[in-house]
This record gives sequence, structure tokens and C-alpha cells, in this order.
Amino acid sequence: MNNRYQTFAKLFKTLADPNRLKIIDILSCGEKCACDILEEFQFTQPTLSHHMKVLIDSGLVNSRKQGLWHFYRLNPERSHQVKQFLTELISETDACICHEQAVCSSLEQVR
Amino acid sequence: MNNRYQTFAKLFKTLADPNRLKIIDILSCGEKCACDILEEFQFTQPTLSHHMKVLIDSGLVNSRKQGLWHFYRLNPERSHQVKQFLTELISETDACICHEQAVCSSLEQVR
DNA sequence: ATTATATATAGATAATAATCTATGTAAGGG
DNA sequence: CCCTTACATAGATTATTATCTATATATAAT
Repeated sequence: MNNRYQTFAKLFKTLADPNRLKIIDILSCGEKCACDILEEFQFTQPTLSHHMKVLIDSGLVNSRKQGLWHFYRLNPERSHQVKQFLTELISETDACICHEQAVCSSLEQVR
Repeated sequence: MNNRYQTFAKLFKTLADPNRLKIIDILSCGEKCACDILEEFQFTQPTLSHHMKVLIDSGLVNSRKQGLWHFYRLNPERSHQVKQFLTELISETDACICHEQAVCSSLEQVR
């Protein structure tokens, strides 16, 4: 299995939660600390901590510690990679340069 | 909760599986029937049927029946919507037009 | 009609993940 | 040194999902 599929499947899994999408949306306004983010949600602090860990592990978010506060910010480069992957994934060129070349070339195109 | 978060979280969930990413990649070469797709995987036919159902329900893939064969093809418009959402989600403008306006404007930006 | 082929559906199982409560840790204030 | 604050970690529970075997359905061929 092409490793890119697994890599980006993990990234999409990170994005596959409405709460994490809202967190990303909030962070698009700029750096925020956990306590500020938490105010916008109904769930508990450990749940937010879990989501932030998932986001950081994915590379979509970076963090910085300053005294008691942990500040989080977006890593736009990472989400750009996601968009780039999607673009490549669905691109249909004349030459059919999908990443599973063997698949496409081995199949008769007309039934 | 902003309904767009839930809508697109579901779409990302569809994309959060390496096998389905590979299926999409294969379909980027053009329309294929299930039996041709199945050849590229180790899992069983019901498993492929499950994945195709997920892809169709998400709107990322359309299908067509012709005799015994079911043909599947990409709906590029849907994946374009995903990219568009990602672009909007992370966009940081001077005016901070995130979808959670109240969040951004209510927070002091400097600590 | 019977058989073969292509795909879907049902139901079970195992793995993953979202959430909670309880507790730990680290930093600052008095 | 003790308390408070901000956040993380541990462990349990519940829900979801990927996969399987077994079976159904629909179409074509003989």
C-alpha cells in the first residue's frame, strides 16, 4: 500500500471531527491559549487536551508554552499539503498519471 | 455547532481511510467497475461494497449500473468543495473573518 | 429453468476513538 | 511552604467502523 495513502488518511482522520474543525477555525484568527478555546465548547478540559494533542501530532497545529499558558497556532503549511494531496489525487490528465499506474494501464477502458 | 463543521467532518471521515484514498486514486484514471477495483486490494468483495457505499453516500463518487456491472466514477465537484472548505477554514485575513466571529472578537489578542 | 457472475445486505467481531471522572504536574502568588 | 491555576495523563465506557462469513438479489448465458 502506497504510504502516502496512510499518511494522508491519518491527516483526514484528524480533520474528521467537527470539534477539531471548529478549533482550527478559531485558531485561524490567531494564536490562542487552551482556556480561551475551551470556553467555546461544552466538553470538559481533558477532552480539549485530547483534541489538541491529536491536532499537534498531526502537524496541523503548533504549540508554545509561556508560564501557565499553552498557546496554540495553526501550521498552514500542513493544511496546504492536504489540499495539494487532494488536488493530485483527483487530477485526471490525458496520460492518466494516477499513483496506481499499474491499475490504470492494465485495464481495458472500453466495455 | 456550526453545521458546516459536521458536514465536512463527515466528508473528512470518508477520506480518513487509506483504502478509500486508493479507490479514489484509481477512479481518477476514469470510470471503473467494482470487480476491477477489487483486484487491487486484499480484502473481500463485501468490504469493497462497504467502502463504495461510503464513498457514494459522501457524494465523492457516483455510480451507474449496466447489466451485471456497477460502474463508479469520481465527482470532482465534491472534492473541490472539500478543498474550498479547507481554504476558507484556515484563511487568516486582516479582518479575521473566521466563522466563529464572536470567539475572535471577544478575546484580547495580547497577553 | 438452471447456473454462473457481479454486487449488495445482514450480522458478528475486533479495533479505534470520543468522552468522562479522577488524578498528576508544573508554574506562579502569597 | 501551601494554595491556586492551567493543562496533561490514566483508565473506563460507549459509539463507531473496518472487516469477515454467510446469504440475498439481479442479470446474463446456456
